[in-house]
Amino acid sequence: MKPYLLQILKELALLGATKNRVEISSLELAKQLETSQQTASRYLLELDKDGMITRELGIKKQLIRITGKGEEALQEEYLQYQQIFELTNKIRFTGKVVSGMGEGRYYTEQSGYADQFKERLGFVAFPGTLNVEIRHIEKNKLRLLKNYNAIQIDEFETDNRTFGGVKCFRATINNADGAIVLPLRSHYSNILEFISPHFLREKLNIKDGDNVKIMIYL
Amino acid sequence: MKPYLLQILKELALLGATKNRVEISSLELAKQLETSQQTASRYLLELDKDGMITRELGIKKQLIRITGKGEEALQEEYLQYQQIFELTNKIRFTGKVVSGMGEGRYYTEQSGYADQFKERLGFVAFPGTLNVEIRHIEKNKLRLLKNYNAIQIDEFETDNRTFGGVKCFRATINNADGAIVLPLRSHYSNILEFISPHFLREKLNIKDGDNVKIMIYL
DNA sequence: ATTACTAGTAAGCGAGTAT
DNA sequence: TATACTCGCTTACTAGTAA
Repeated sequence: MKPYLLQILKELALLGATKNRVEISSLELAKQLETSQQTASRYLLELDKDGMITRELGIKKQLIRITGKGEEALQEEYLQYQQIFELTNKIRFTGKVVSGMGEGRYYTEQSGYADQFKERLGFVAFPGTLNVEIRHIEKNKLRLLKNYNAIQIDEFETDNRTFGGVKCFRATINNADGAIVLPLRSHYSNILEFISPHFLREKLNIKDGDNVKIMIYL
Repeated sequence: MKPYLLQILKELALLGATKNRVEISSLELAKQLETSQQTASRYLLELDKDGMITRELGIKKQLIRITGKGEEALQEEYLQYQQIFELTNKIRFTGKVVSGMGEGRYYTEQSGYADQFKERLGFVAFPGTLNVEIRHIEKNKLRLLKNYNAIQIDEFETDNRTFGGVKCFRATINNADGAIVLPLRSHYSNILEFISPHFLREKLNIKDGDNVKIMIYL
């Protein structure tokens, strides 16, 4: 979302457009934003096109209301500010369950990892990872995570190859305990890998595509 | 402040730059922002020029820290999001001081009103009201206000005429205590009438046309 | 490696104006 | 009154590259 559009959306929200339809003309909005009527009009068109607001054009003015999508964008922004100013010890993600390519199982079964999980996380990880695709909008939170101190799992070697270090954070998924695993050397990903002492798909009765809630403890 | 610069400042804050110096190269920043190294470099130059960050350029990378001014800008933004999403007990208005037609004084000096002000608001109102013209756009917020429970001032009669009931909300104007008065029977107006135990024009050293900040407590 | 200048291109803005 | 189009001007972006 373009930064200037987010600002406009915020202004509309401050006028109450998340809760009610707000009656406002493009000229009034322009005055509020200290810009031209034409630009204000364009802002509204863009926000509408992006699905952030709905508009009802009357003969005079227009009734504007922020959509669910628009409110979500604002919520996300708000969360980031909370993260900045509040001393938070947890980060919340929502996402949906996806299938990996069986790699998770391969890795978690390496004793080099498994032993460290047991020692540093205090549980024996069920073979495999539960992969959760987070919404693109939440990638900022993921990045944030990478800067926090984590439970470190060291790299190790076998006869065949080297396995890289990973970072872990204690976490819950739909209130079930476990941890998320972040490869130290990884490109940007929108997948969270969750390990747990339990077979989560069964325990939580979840399948691919289901929405889940992940809480990460810092 | 330009919207895109605010976004960058927020990103730096998320990296911890409000609390510590953060070591980051323009290229790294560029990757996080999904933009070019040149643009990231320009962002940092602009933020520096605006006094939002301080930079220590080393031979490699640079140490960046958000200044007090920068943090203030973020705080202001955070406040606005709180206003949007929290069950707030206050509403903010900005507006400018205007002169009424002396009516305020006539009304506030009626003992029927003055006695009730003293009883229900806890102060003896200085004769007259300070009138603040709110920006037209904020009339939407004013409309919200009319739905909240207010301190009620009852109508009364004198030998000559009837004086209508009014609603009051405790409020501050530029941090000075008082209340705003909304006539029960009134057309929509973009004027807020402020009463206070003090002579506000003198106490706050304000005159017609000055911008003031009003906080209304619900 | 790094920052940041220059220059050409793309995006955003607002005056004029059609509707 | 409104909204929103066109179009010339300004601002922002990035490739190339110097330092």
